[in-house]
Amino acid sequence: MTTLKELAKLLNISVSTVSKALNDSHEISANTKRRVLELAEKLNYKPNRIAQQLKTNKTRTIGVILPTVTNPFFAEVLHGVETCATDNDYDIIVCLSDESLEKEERSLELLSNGSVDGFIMAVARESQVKEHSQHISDVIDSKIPVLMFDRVVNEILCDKVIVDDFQSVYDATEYLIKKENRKHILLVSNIEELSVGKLRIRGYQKALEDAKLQSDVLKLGNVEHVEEEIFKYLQKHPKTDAIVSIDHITGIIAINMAKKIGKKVPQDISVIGFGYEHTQLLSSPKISIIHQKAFDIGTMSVKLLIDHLNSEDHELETIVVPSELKLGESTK
Amino acid sequence: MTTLKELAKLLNISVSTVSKALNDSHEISANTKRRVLELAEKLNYKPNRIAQQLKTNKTRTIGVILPTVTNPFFAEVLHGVETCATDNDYDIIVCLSDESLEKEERSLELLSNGSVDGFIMAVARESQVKEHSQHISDVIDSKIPVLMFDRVVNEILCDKVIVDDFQSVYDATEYLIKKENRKHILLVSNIEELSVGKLRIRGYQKALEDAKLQSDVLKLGNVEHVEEEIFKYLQKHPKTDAIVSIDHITGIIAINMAKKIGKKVPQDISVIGFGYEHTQLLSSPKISIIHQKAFDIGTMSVKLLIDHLNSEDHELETIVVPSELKLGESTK
DNA sequence: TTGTATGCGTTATCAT
DNA sequence: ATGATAACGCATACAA
Repeated sequence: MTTLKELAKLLNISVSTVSKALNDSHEISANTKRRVLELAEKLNYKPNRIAQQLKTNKTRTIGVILPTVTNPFFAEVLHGVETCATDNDYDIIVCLSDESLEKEERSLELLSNGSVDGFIMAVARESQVKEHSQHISDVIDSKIPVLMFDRVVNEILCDKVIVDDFQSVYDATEYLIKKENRKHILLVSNIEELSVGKLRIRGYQKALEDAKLQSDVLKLGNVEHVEEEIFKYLQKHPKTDAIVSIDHITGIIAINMAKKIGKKVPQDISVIGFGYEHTQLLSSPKISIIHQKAFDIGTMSVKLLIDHLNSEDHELETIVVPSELKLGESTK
Repeated sequence: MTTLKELAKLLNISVSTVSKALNDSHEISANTKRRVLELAEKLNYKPNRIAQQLKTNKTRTIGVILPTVTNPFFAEVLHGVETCATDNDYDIIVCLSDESLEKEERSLELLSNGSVDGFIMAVARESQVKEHSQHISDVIDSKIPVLMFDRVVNEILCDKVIVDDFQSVYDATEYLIKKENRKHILLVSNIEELSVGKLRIRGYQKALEDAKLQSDVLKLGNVEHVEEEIFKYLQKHPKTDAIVSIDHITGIIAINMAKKIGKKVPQDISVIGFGYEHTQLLSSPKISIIHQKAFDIGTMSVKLLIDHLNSEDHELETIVVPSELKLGESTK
């Protein structure tokens, strides 16, 4: 890699002159600037990013800690984060906690040594279940800003970008009740232990309560037996006329199982799930989804964090990103 | 952030003594070491990563450039990359080209300023279609190692980790012919313009050729009309008794359409697609998949690149990661 | 055993 | 208009 020193030597001028010339300082003559720029171009000089970072004590890098990236929600959030970061000349260092508390702790610890200016994170499943968040407070105490999205820790004061989990499921359930006159609505879930899962279930329950209908939650543990459990439930409860899934998997499976058991979708059973871009493509009939604006969540998180980084005394903010009910063909 | 200088001042000793003490140098007395370590612990001292990088001229950071991360294949590769990088004390900076040549160029350019020790990348769709790869050669010429995986440029000499695209599809097709006695096998695809797509199609064609059967390739352009096009094809070609999909979407859709048209899967029509962890979960009956070891591709890429970084004159290598045919219920 | 000096590449301040 | 010097935080060769 070419350095200022090399350029200076070749041109027989000082390093500081070269530096100023490249930064188009008014102190430098047009002629010298031209000579410097020409050689820099020729040797493909690029200022060393690490040296700049050391000098300015700013990395223009954001640490992004995700529980997983195989879940399309987090993948799409990452997409938004990357896009907005790039637009603002920030790099992102990505760590995956794999839903593990320990790996989450390690990642935060490891990047809290000047590697990043701030963090964007969604809390690992294990951290939420064990209600452990000291490691996150530690980072914030050390004056590195943290922004949490989607899965947040209420007790920690920091910027947050969250989804309208309660309201979106309430609305979807109400839709099934009022517009479709459904009476036996099942909720299926495999994320009931997450903060977002709890909120979504409550939204469903409140909607049924308000309509004086009975609720029923099918908590699906191991992902292996989801098909079987839904199938058995539908056999046992033939009156079921609608299903709400609060994740991006079990809704599609519910459609498949309803068809398998001989029900017509949506005539006999309506299905609404959570989902993203490609979810609807994979079911027949197309599933109706509560579409989380995952990309937007990513971009807004970056914007908010950068605001925080740029302003001296920044007021903490919590942004709620509304979801959108996208009807497919699995509802009437 | 606490620095060596601060520790030195507080302890009334020199910076270098502190540095050596923290690095457990034999030159330093046990007593001094203890005092230094205690204070460092107390003030939560962490060596500044940026300064270390400048000093050693190594970043221990890998630039990872992916076409997209919403495709589960790349998401899972990223998972493998992150895991292996972390295990080896490397960070990863992630850039998404969004399948765009221009963004790919920009990302490489931007990180070629000392930000990373090397790159792991899969080429953007546009770069492959336009056969443009000068920007990649430039990086390699500037002595930054590049490793390409999955979608590679044959003309560029660098480390590569690829999939047995031709062979895996040949084998799957042969399976349908020999074990299941299928005679009218359709191939569906929406990635025919990619290097990997071409190889997979050739594998299919060769298998049919060897069996003296006729081949038929349904190239699906716009993702919107995939359902419709497969449906129409099946109506027009009722003899179709097997379908091979070379991506992770159209196979599931093919199953849905086969069922919709009244065919039984797998009795009337067998379906084999590409896929990963959750793909099989989303279809009923479970789709048979050619399982690319995406996670392994990620880990092997990191290992190979790190080897390259650590050895002075490293011999370029190409690793082929074999796929695995995982039968679901969509074949007999 | 401890301390001093130097340099990594850049930029800002202060001479000349 | 140009150059010398210092500094960011760390590590190491060399003195003491």
